[in-house]
Amino acid sequence: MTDVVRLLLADDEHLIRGALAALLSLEDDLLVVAEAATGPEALAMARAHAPDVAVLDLQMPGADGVKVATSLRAELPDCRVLIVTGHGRPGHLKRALAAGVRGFVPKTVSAQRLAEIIRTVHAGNRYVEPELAADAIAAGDSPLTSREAEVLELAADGAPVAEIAERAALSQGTVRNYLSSAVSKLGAGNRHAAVRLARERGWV
Amino acid sequence: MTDVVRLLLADDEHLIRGALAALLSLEDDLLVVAEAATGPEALAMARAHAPDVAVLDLQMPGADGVKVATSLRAELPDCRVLIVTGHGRPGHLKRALAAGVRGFVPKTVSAQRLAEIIRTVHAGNRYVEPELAADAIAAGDSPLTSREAEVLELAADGAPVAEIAERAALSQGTVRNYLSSAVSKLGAGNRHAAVRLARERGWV
DNA sequence: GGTCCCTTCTGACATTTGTCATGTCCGGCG
DNA sequence: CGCCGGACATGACAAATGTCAGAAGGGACC
Repeated sequence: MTDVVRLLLADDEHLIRGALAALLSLEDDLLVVAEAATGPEALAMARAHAPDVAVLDLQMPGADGVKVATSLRAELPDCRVLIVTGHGRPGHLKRALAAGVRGFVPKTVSAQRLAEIIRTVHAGNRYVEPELAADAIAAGDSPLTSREAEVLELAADGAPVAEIAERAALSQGTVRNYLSSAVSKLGAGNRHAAVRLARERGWV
Repeated sequence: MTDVVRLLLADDEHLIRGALAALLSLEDDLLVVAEAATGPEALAMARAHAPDVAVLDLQMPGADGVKVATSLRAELPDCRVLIVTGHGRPGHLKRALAAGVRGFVPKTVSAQRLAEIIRTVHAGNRYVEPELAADAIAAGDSPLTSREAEVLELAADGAPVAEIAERAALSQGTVRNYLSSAVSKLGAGNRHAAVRLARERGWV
């Protein structure tokens, strides 16, 4: 069988991307065929090179790893996606899996392990770092309704209720009700603390 | 002359650290003598190995790069410090330079350039990524008094005024005055937006 | 010594919030 | 069909927040 795995690397940090490319290239069966620094660029590169596995950073300018994964799923169903992330928020893992991502690992793993995981994913299996999986299970599902989450997101930059209401095309009273219920569901003291909590858990 | 530069690498992301170590080791005149994943660990390693140059990530558990740099300055004055960071907030650069850091670069540079910069720093020169320097100059100095900054920081997690007052040992009225002046100085709509702005500019 | 500015406080006020009760409308489910 | 929960609204009240004026002490600088 043709054993060589063709890789796409996407990470906005050139230093990391280059270093990673160099390290992974040391493995005989791994070949980096494309690199990208942004979400859209990753997509374009994937179209052009049709890699076997796409290794995506979760946080990139333009479109985050999960969004890219969703697009890839549709356009290149044979391309397996592996997400690499600095800080692993539980909710992100869930969204990533829902987007058809096959692997999810923090940047704290060694290059050796990453290479192994790439092979695992390429073989059609899934791999999720156990610790992240445990966090995700512990954090559970988001208790917020989609509307509550939406309003909370609009509240994220400290905007007053009036502005949120306008941007969400809702009445101020409704916004306050959603905010209020979100705050109580999250056990926060006010909406700003609620935003923080939801962020930490990847629910926004 | 003994040309080899002895390096300490500190970054909490094993993947990056390992990759960086591998890449920098390819250079004949660079030698990685120690690695660390946390601030305190970096300090301990530096004491044990007395490297020529310490390459520190800005964000690490335990103590951030700037704090480590400050300690190093005192304990190992001959050790040059180079800070590497993902997101370069203007204020961080200023704090870093004040702490005696000799170099400040974003992770978007290539390994080649990093190697060159390490040599530059080792030679006793300073190096700051021009783009970051421009940002820092554009952002200017923090207009906040130390007290305002302190109170703003305590407000960062959405705590109510009463709690901030208690933690800062101030009266609630004073806290509200500081908050109010900070908000107006930053041109924000409320203190939460002010926290966001101050964060972006590295003023907290 | 006078003049700023920072720190700290108080009190009062308008505005913004968080909370609650209550109501309508709609879609899904047994 | 009847019930329930979610989306959406209103109105009212209490609490938190933002704003202002004023005042006192202290350090820095001319």
